[in-house]
Formats: sequence, structure tokens, C-alpha cells
Amino acid sequence: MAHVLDILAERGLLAQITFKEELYKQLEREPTTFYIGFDPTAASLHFGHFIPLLAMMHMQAAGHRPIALVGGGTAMIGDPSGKSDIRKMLAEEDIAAHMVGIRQQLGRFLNFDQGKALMVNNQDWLSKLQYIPFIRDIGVHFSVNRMLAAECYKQRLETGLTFLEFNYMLMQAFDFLQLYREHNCKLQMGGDDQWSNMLAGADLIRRKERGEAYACTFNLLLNHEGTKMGKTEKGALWLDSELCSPYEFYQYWRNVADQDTPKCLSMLTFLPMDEVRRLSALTGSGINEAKAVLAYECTKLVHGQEEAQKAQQASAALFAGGSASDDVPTYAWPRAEREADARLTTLLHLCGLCSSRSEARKVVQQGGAVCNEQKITDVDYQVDVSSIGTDGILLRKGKKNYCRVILKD
RNA sequence: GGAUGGGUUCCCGAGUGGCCAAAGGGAGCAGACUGUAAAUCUGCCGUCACAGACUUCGGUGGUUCGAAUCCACCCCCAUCCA
Repeated sequence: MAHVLDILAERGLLAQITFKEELYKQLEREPTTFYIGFDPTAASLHFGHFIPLLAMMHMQAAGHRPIALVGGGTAMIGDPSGKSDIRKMLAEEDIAAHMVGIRQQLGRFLNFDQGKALMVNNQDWLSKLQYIPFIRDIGVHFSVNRMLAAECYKQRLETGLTFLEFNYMLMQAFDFLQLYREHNCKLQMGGDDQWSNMLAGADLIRRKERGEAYACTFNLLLNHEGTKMGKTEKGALWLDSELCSPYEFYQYWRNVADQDTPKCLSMLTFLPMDEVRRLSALTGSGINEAKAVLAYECTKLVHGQEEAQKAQQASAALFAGGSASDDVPTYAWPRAEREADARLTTLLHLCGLCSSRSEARKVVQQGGAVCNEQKITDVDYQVDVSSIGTDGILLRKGKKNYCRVILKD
């Protein structure tokens, strides 16, 4: 069986590794405990967490033990890495609430049975720290000169960096030390923007414990224009079906640019690389096959096989013929609303296809509004409520934004 | 704490008393072309009861027939000094 680091490298996930040779040997020698940190900035994980999750899955499959560290303590500071602005500090209650959601989601990706994976919260130890002992014990090992030279602070020196945030590196380094001591955790993985923080942790372990510790980072998934993938107009691409339905999630990946498809296939799926290469070699309209596979596989990982199939079927039905299944985004139109105002523009706004009635008017005027496969160009068009059956009606904005409308009492 | 320069619509960025819902670019949306792709071209791009009205230019007051533009105070940011 291939070495897990080779697998990660082949799939394009791996960015940087410390002590490459030694880490290879370490992972061959014994099941190794490693950790990745997740910030509880929201109640749901989003696509930005997905690549680390995939890496954890690969690692767990290879017999290693993942620790998901939820940064309840560090979230109270905010990580300055890669941020142009000061990150919002979170209130303690929010963090606690977010952690509940994250805990649940992690269970879908990792096997937590019998201690095969752990989840910890760094608040448990960070909040107990005392200032003087901490700076004496940990702070002495950090050279400000070197910290300022680190990439993650360099940028911030241009725009401003608070002392609060400057401490982030020490906190994260301490986390690693803590996990090393408590769980024999020897490896930290994470996004490439975490490189400096991770090195700091590995260094700290070497100094304090004279122990072996490694760090390894993943590539960010960038599109051909060099911007981060996994963002929507609304912001993050959430992994929670409440915040982003499987259908929407499927559509996101179904619509990636041609050039980005091969990269996505290898990084975001568990398909054998032979299959990835075959799909990546497709050209012209054949690439659509690759995109359909990508969307399906990716949705399957996040929402499960059943939901992925539904999303695939709903998409196929919609784009082939125009019939709406239950899995298409659906809006239940309350009686009071439709009796008060049954204009199409209002409905387009209510169902979320348009962000305002003004936008809806523009869409209608420009010929982008379609109701049950019939183009509507009259701004004052009234929806015939009595004709709506149990299947509802299908609204479309533009070429690929669908919403099924059903009646609600 | 002191000096200076700033805060404009999703982002960047013009605008220094009426011609400003506010140039230009980017993003986004719609149309044409296509493969649910890209590129290109066209239109839109504050809100609404939409040929009209209403609300926006860090905040609060003020001057004026009239302010994003002038004045006062306040908040925030950047740079230099301490």
C-alpha cells in the first residue's frame, strides 16, 4: 500500500513538510497521532475546512489517529494569519454553541469509535493559563525578531497588528505541546497559511521536551484565476445542509470552470487516480461528464450517498426536461402572502431567487424569468394561484437558478 | 498623548455647494453565443406602490433655498513623533 504522504502528494494536497524523511519513517513505524485545528467561528464547518478533513480521512484510513482540535480558546483571540483585517473576536456563548454543531459534523467524516479519533477544545487548557507563569515558561522560547520575520505577521505589519493577535502563535504552539504531552501527538497538519504557527509548535516541543514533532501543510484549492474556491456570492460554501442544500452544493461543483476540474477531482474526491486521470483527459463537452462525477463524489462525501443521488437526479431532471422533484430548492408560499400579493416579481423575491423586488423587476424586464417553462416579460404578471397543484410550480431565473413553489396554508 | 492624511454605494476608487443615486474599474445579475464551461458582445447593477417617489456618501448637530461636498463636536483608520 502506498505511503499516505505519497497519496496526499499525488492528489495535490500536500504543500510543505518539516523533516520529510523522518516524518515518512515515523508514519511507517507506528500509528501516529496527529492534529488539525478548527476555528469555531460559525456553527457549521465550511468548505475551507474540507481539505483538512479529507486529509484527516486519508490519514485515518492509513491507520493514524486524528485529533480534531476545536479552537474555543484561540477563537477568543482570532488568528491574524492570512487576514488583512483584525478578525472578529467571538463571545464565549457563541463559541460554545458553534462547537456543538461542529462536533456533530466532524462525526460524518471521521470515525470516533473507541478512541480512533479524538476531539478536544483548547479552551480547556488555555483558559487556565496564568500570565506570568506562561510568559516565563513558554514566552522565553519565542524570539520576537523571528516572529516578525514570519510570513503571517509580515503582512500584518503593514496594516496593523494588535498584541492580542500577536499572541496567537504562542497559543497555537502551546496547543501542540499540550497535545504532545497528553496524547503523544507528534504531527500537526493544517492549511498552508498556518505554516509559521505550526513550526513554532514543533520547535517548542523540541525545546521543552526534546521530542520529535512534525508539521505538514495542505495546498489551498485555488481556481485558475488564483482566488480561493468554495466561496459563493453569499460567502462561505457551508457543509451543513440547512445552510447549503445538497442540491446547491452539487450545483456548485457541477459548475466549476473547465480548467479547475482535474484539480478538484484529485483533491476533493477519493476516486482512484486512474479514474481521475481518465476524467481529466476528457475534452470539449465531454468535460461535463467529469464535472458530474466531481459534483456527485463531492456531495457524497459531505452529505452522504443518498443525498448525492437525489441532488444528481434533481439536477438531471431540471436541466434535461424541467420537471421539479422534491429535492429542488422549494419555497412554501404562505396563504397570507399570496392573497396579499400574487405578483410574480414579489414571488421571485420571496422565494429567494431575487434579493429584492427591484431585482426581480429587472430580471423580468430582461427576459430572465420563467414560470413553468413559460417566459414572463410582463412586470405586473400575476401568478394564477388556483392553477398551482400539489406539485407546485417551477420558477426559473436565468439559465440555472430554479425554485419550486408550493402552497402552504 | 502630538502632527498629518483619511473614512463614498458589494470591493477598489473619482467626486470638494445645485447638472449626484453619485465617474471609472472589478465582482455580480440578465440576454446572445455555448457544453449547466471559458472567452466575447449587449443590457442591468440603492429601495419601492417604478415614466414617479423615497433612502444613501463614518456618527451627531449646525450653516444654506439647497450639502457626499462648508462648520462644530465625536468615533474609527493610516503614517510619522512620543
